[in-house]
Amino acid sequence: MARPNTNSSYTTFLKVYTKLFRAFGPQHWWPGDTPFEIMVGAILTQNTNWRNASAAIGRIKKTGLMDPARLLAQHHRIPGLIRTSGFYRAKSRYLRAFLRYYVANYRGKVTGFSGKSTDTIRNELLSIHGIGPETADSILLYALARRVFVVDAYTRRIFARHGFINEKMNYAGLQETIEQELPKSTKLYGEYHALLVRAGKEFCRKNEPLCSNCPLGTMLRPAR
DNA sequence: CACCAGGCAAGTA
DNA sequence: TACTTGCATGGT
Repeated sequence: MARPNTNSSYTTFLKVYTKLFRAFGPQHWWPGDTPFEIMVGAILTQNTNWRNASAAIGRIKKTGLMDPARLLAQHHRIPGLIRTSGFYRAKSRYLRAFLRYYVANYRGKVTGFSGKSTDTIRNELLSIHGIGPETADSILLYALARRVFVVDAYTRRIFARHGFINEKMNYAGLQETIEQELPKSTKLYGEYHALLVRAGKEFCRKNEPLCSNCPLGTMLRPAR
């Protein structure tokens, strides 16, 4: 099912990347001091403005609980700490489920993952209640430095609006399409996703379908 | 006031 | 399989 990856097949997606990088420069993603903080952020930012998730992260750090074992031991404090990130009851359960997994299986250390394949870890993450494809891939890419392309709402919106992909394609299909057409580089994947979020926030909002000032400029095509 | 934000799970037909 | 709904706060 994976078709051959010729040079010409990925030029469009690579051109988009180049335009975005020239427009915005490096984004230094994921914002976070440690892999664990990135993991927490990946859960807290689900369908939530990063500002709100970031405030919750700051509260956890300020309380001295940005540590897997400590946070698990003090899990009853999580709802109060993350309330402003929204969906806080659900996210508290999600975070606790992840903490149990991470502490029990890996002692809360990223080094525990070495030797495990990306697919294995991904399947483990997806088996945790509250961790879906985007959250799993964000953790894999930005906390564990695994080469997976993170697909999110901005990715789908931007590419669909420019006519590069079908808006209704599911996560796996979109991810496969993108990965097939890009050089296999972890660094590139990380920067690209960050740039898509940046571009989406500024130029590809839901109620601004024309993207008049989009850095992709003339690449804009009528939706099909 | 309405709408949106770096999703996911569960329910319905 | 393909929609729809609940989850919740804070900014614009």
